Amino acid sequence: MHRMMYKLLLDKITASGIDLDPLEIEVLKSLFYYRKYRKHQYILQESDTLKYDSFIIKGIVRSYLLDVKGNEHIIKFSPEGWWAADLASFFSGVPSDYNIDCMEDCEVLQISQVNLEILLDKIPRLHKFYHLLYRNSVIAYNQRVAASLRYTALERYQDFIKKYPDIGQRVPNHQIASFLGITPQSLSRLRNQMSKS
Amino acid sequence: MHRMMYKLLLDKITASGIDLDPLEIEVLKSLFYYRKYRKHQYILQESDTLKYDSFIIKGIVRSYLLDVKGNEHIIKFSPEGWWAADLASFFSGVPSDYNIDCMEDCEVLQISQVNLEILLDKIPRLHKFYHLLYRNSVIAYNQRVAASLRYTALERYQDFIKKYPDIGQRVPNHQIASFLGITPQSLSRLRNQMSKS
DNA sequence: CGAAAATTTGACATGACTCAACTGGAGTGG
DNA sequence: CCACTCCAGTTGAGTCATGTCAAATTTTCG
Repeated sequence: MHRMMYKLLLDKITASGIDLDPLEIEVLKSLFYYRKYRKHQYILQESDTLKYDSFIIKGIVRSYLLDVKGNEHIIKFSPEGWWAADLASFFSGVPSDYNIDCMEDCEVLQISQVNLEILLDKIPRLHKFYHLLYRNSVIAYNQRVAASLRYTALERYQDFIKKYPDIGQRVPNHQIASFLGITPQSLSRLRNQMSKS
Repeated sequence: MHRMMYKLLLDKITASGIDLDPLEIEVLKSLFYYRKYRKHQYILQESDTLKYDSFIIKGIVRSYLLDVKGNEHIIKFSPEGWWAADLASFFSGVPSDYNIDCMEDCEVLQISQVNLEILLDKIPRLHKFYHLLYRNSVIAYNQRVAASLRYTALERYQDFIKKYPDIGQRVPNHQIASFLGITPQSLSRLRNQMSKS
């Protein structure tokens, strides 16, 4: 099993059109740390500075923050093959106001900012990988902002379960509500309404 | 004046840690088109496919889309030094549901998808430029999503005028309202409320 | 100046929130 | 195996922020 640890990440890199040679793969492996987390364990807690960018191999994590009243607002879910980080904290070294915790037992690959610099220095072609990764992220965020401006909560919920049926199965409804920016009660009423029509 | 056309773009590239030699600069110049637009002119209209990614040299543009009722929702403002595009349409060739129009007389540098590929092929180091550009975009979008989840309309408005005093001066309030996701009437009431306290 | 656009204001409707109570599992320990 | 707790989900009643519709006022600009 251990030998396959990096497969998912290497596949993603290959998919972006970069072929790494065996030596480069070794470099990459040497710069990522493998780590397991238990369900409910924190990867990052508010007011800590995020040391690692995490690539999720197994499990699913959520990134959320709190408002003045103490309500949680989930910014994103990251299942297998996705990344989890507060990039602002990671790159600028500022304490984060995010919490990132594991909703299932997780396995992740983590890279520090220093190691990321070394990695990009040794394999500059990987800039292309990040270029495409962040480009797709921008497109996704764009659609999310657009949706929040022009669609109702009901439409956004229906879109969510259609787009991420997998996540819909794995996380409780009140967390989906948090992600959508509504209360669990409101989501419950929307679901009720849906089942009637 | 004409000779300075590319200065802003070249400065941005330099700022990302890439030094282009004179030959590379010529390559770059040959792949961007320079174009002027009049105030109120469209760069992109809904249901067209976006052919060019536009770097704004002068003026300010807005990207918006319409909901079923015909209301405009502004997704972003792009002043000098920023980019304007519907990346989903630009990269996948799908017709866009965005409109991009100029709020002032504008000058822009435009690059087609084909030319962008040629550019990155000839100067692969530019992947680093886009890597950092989109990374910063992701961070900005992230903060916007976070703000829409945890702050009130009033707080978001105050944050907006503090963060983008320049844009606040240049665009009418009802468009800021649209950007914030509220009606012009609501914004007017918030401003009224602010002036009282 | 005069028309069009932007902003403000008022009255009313409505969607979502809050607070509270209740239901129904899932899991735990005696 | 039952009693108990914990948590997710649901439902009801009242409140509040924001939207809608309409009209008045101010500003912009040809």
